[in-house]
Parts: sequence; C-alpha cells; structure tokens
Amino acid sequence: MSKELTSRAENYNQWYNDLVLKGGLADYSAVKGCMVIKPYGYALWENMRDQLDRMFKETGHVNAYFPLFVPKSLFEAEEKNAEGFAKECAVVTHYRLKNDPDKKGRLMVDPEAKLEEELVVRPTSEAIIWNTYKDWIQSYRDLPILINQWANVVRWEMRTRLFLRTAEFLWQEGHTAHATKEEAVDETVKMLDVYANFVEEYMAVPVIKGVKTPNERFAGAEDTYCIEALMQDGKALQAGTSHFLGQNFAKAFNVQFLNKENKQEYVWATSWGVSTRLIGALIMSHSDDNGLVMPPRIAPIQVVIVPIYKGEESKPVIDGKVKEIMAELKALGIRVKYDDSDAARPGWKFAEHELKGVPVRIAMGLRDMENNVVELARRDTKEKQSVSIDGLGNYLKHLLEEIQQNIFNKALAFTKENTREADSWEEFVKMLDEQPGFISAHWDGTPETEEKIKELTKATIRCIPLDNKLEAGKCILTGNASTQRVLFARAY
RNA sequence: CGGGAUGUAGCGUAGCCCGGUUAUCGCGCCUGGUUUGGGACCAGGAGGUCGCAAGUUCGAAUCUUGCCAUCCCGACCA
Repeated sequence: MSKELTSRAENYNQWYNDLVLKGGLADYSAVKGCMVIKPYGYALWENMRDQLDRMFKETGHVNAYFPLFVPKSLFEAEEKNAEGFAKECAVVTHYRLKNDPDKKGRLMVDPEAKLEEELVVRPTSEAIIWNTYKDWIQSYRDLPILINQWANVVRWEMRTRLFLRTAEFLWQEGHTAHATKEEAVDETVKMLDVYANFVEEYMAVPVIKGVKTPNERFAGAEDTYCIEALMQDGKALQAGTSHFLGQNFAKAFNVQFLNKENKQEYVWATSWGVSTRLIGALIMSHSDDNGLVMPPRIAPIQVVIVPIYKGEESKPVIDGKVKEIMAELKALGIRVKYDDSDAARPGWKFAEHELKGVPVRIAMGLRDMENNVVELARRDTKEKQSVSIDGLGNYLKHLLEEIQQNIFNKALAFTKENTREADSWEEFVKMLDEQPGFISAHWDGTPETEEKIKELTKATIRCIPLDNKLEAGKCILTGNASTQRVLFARAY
C-alpha cells in the first residue's frame, strides 16, 4: 500500500509527519522551513479561524490589518521585545533585482537599490501597531482599543516541523490598549479564557491555564498567560498565549492619553495570539495509528457518504436517495460530502476517509435502501451500526456532538493520567524518562534553579497553573522552601 | 549552525562497494473492458536532466569535490 502509516510506537515523529503529509493537510515547499497548507488543512484552519473570529467579535474586538514590514528603527524601540526576536528576524535590505551581466538569464540583487532603512519582516506586530496607536490615542475617550489581526509572521527557525514550527506561519494577534492596569489585566485573562474555551470546546483538546515564569515570558511582557496541552507522547505543547504588556510599549512608543483629571498617563497594553500550531496540537491529541481524528465541530467534512453499487443500474437509484439525505443533513448545518467517484472502490474510500479523520462515514447500497437503513461508522471508536434513514439528520447531529465529547473526554483522561506529582529529584528524573507527561513539583521560584533543571533534564516549567493551591514544600532540586507546585514537562 | 542518515518517475524502491548498450520492480497515473458491502482484476500505454553543479574517465546513477533539500539527534524557539 502506498498510504502505509508509521505507527506511534514505532516512531512517533514519523507518525506525525505521515499524518500531516498523507492526510493531505500540508506539504513541504521549495522554501526552506516553509510549508504549503493544502486545501484540506486550510479548510480546517478556516473553521478554526471563523469560530475564533466570532468569539473575538462577541468580546468586543474588531479586525484590522497592519503591514508585513516593520522599519528597523521602530522594531528596536521596545528593547526587550527587539532583543528577544532579533535572532530570528528576516530582513529586507533591497527593493529591486536586475539582470546579472555575468550570468545570462539570471537575476541579481541590484546594489543600487539598497533601502535607506532595512525592513524587518514581522515576527510579531507590537512595534508597528504601537507606533500607529500613538496617533490614535489622545484622550481616555479613545480607549480602549480592541483590535485583532489575522496575519502571517516570519520567525527564522533553525529547525522546523510541519505546523509545530515553521519559518512562516499563520496566526491571529490581538493588540489592545487600555486606560487602566486593571482593565488590561482583565483583558489578558479574558482572552486566555476565550482561547481555553475554544481549544477545549471546538478542538476537543484539554488545556491547563497558567502563568509563565519570567524565563518563559514573552519578550516585552510583564506577565505571560498560557494554555498548555499534553500530547500523546507525553510532551507538552504551548497552545496559546495572552500577554499583559504593562506600559512597556506605551513608554517605548510614547503613547499617552489625558485622563479625566486632565493628566497625561501611559496606556496599558495586552497582546494575545494563537497560530496554525494548534493544528499540530489537534493531530497529536486525537489521532491514532489509522490516521487523523477530526473533532466534529471543526472537521472540514463531518459526514462522508459512500455509495455501494453493483452494476450501472443501481447507482442512479442510490444517488437519488443520497440526494434526499444530503438535503436533510445540509438543512441541519452538517458538512457532508458524497464520495461517489468511480475511480476508487468502497474499501479504498473507507481507508482514505479514516486516514483523513472524517468523524462519521455512511455507506449505503441497495440492500440498505430496501431496509430503509444506512451503515454508519464512527471514526473515533471505529464502531459500525445500522441506522434508520428516518430521522437520520437528527441522529447524526447528536452523534457528532457525542463524538466531540468522547474525543475530548479521552484526551482529558489521558492528560489526567499523565499528570503526576514528584517530590524528590530522583522521582522527578525517573518520571521524565519512564512516564513522560506533566509533572507537578515544588520549585524554589528562582530563575537559576529553573535554568539548571532545564539544563539537566530538558524539562521546562510549562506554567504555574491559575487554579494552583498554595502548599508548603521543598524545591525538588535545591531543597529550598517553596510555596506551591508548578507544572514541568519536556515540551515542543 | 554542529553530529549522523538519506536523496533514482507522483510515492516506495533495485542497481552504486567492483564505472560499460535501451536504469529495476511495486503502487499510483492514462485508455479499454470486467467490477464495486474494507485499500479489485485483465489487457495495452505514458511517465526519468538518477537532488544540483563541477571534476576524473573513451565512457558516470555508480568514483572525487562543492552545494542544496529532507529526516533523526543537539543548540534556538510559538
């Protein structure tokens, strides 16, 4: 078979790559570190994007678009932010090519066309946006500004992986400006909740909400909140971040407003983003050795119908019935596809749709029609059953929700089973190797200790959970006093 | 960017060590036919700058050098 998949046990990384490539989500491209998102993968992203966009708008945000390029002088204005991203910036230095006089048919960079000022290709847009906000904000009446943008960004990564880390990726970045610290902090937390709700309810990926340690904080932020998810190989994946930026960018770009008391004050800021990386989280949370498993709520195709026919004359009969069923399903808002191509036989189609993770497959032949039923197969449990055509639409509507719940519950159970407490260094190290997952352990709160643990084990502090209970204990490395446990894991 | 591996048709590969006509096989693709309830079968057919570039040689997929890409392992990161 040409579509043979590597199993998770055999080679987890290869399994992941196989799923992305053979599942038709994405492809490698001619550009180093960049991928092509194929129609099936992009349809998934569109569903994610559309739902997030609705949620942003429900929380009062509007969309806008800022330039891809950031003049270097603006980029460097907020020092910490600039420093944090400097190592991975693509930079435009020229604006023209010309024919190479030495090599016929080849082009070269025109040395005459050097830019006065280099342009940084945005790794994130705080700089260009705050430079713009400066002109938009004079009074407290101009606040808050609640803007989101859907964009591509470029971060020149040394080592890339499909969806998880590519040089260019798609994301959304929210950038808000507020009159008070409280309001900005509230916004930061509110958007973290939006992310957590979206990822759990639509992508069926359970997450831990938390705060990053200073080491892991976004460059230029006062506080970085995050959602962390646990993948099937026991490694953690940061699924989204929401930053309280304090007045750092307002000060760097001199963005002040007159408050009600007629006094100048610096604006308070937030920024928050999720990216196409979430697709990687989705794949590694739900999929199995037979292929992808798509959560129904965002699956590009929720139900696929495969006709089973014998001879030329039965096909039109089945077509007729399927047309009725399709109309009923579409009226209920179900994304349904009729796979009636004659190029492949049913068995091939079954395998193909399993590989692509279509939640429900329906097969129908004359035998079923006579009994007024269809054969229905769930992707998540691989169960097959005969279901009456009467009321099929409503049945599917409920079934899709049940599948959504089931794969979330399965992922949640996995996360819980693989979240353990370690109370000594020996236990901690042993767990990392033998039972990978989240490890809840005491930490003395110093960046030095965190760094040392990372150096020794490759495990990082994923977050300090928001719902953390305070509990006196001793740091697993230093034995120093600690007030709470934090979540460690090896991470993507 | 360092260490390792790989690169032959859309995919998977044989050939390479030991240079020698027209580069092997399977899947896929095209045409026609038979088929269709878990990856169909028969017959015919198309498809290759052997990753790219230079070199050695009468002759290079095969030997040498450089480069590029992908994968794995590190350093960096969402």
